[in-house]
Amino acid sequence: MNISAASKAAGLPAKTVRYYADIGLVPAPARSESGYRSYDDASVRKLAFVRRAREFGFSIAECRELLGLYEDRRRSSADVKRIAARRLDEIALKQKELQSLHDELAHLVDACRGDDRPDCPIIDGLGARRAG
Amino acid sequence: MNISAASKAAGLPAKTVRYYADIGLVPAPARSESGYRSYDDASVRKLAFVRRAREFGFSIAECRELLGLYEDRRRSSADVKRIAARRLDEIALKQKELQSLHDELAHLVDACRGDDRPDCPIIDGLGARRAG
DNA sequence: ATAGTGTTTCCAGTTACTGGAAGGTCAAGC
DNA sequence: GCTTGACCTTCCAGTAACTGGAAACACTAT
Repeated sequence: MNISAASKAAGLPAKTVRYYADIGLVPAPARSESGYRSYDDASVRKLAFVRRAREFGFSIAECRELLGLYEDRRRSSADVKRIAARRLDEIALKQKELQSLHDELAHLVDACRGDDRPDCPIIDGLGARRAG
Repeated sequence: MNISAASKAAGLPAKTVRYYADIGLVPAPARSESGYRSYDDASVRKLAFVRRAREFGFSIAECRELLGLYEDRRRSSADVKRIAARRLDEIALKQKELQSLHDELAHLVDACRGDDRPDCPIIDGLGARRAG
């Protein structure tokens, strides 16, 4: 499989596939006589695994960890759970932040008449933080 | 006011204050004879405005727009509302994405016993996307 | 032979800073 | 006057995770 077939199968841009090997996230693939990268199903599965993990918001460093565990047949599920739970906490935190951001901004937008007069609660609200 | 006083007042690191002038987001401050940047209250207000806008997740480009509107006494509040509403939409979208991410990952974590056996639904779940 | 597509490497750019080195300035203390 | 230490300057490099693009080589079909 050449890179474009592999990248389609894994659901990643070819550029990204090359990049992941460049940084050593996945092993460098074998090469054809003319220098083309050639991929097998196992490599594609690994790439797709990384894509999924990235979609879940795991960093490249975490993907490295997860890939290690993915490949280690003797790893405990506790190891994986620990990493996933940490990420889940981060997501929950981000959700909270986003929620208060949303509420505060929505409040400002609601308070704004949105007409052609220069008076604007949004600008005022950005200028100075009120208590909280 | 030297840079550290100004940066404290604006709630930004000094490095960031310099950076904002470097990229032309705020005007370059006056200099003392020895070359020190010197700030007045108006500059500090502008910097604090940017800080708030950044906390709301507005990009530097959007901050540029907002700053323009902040300074334009003839701007309509509709202009500001349009930008804020766009940002609000983005936040709502991000919230949705984060929610489904959270649900899916939480489901995997729940399904994982987290013991010392290698069998792990999280790894399996990352490896292959199920319908949805 | 040639056209068109796929692939290679390499360099640069993106976003919004942040860290650090090398050196100039200022105020206080002796 | 000299030193110490905090503060300031510029400039270069690095971060995360790619992405875009140029120049050149490879493969396939006509």
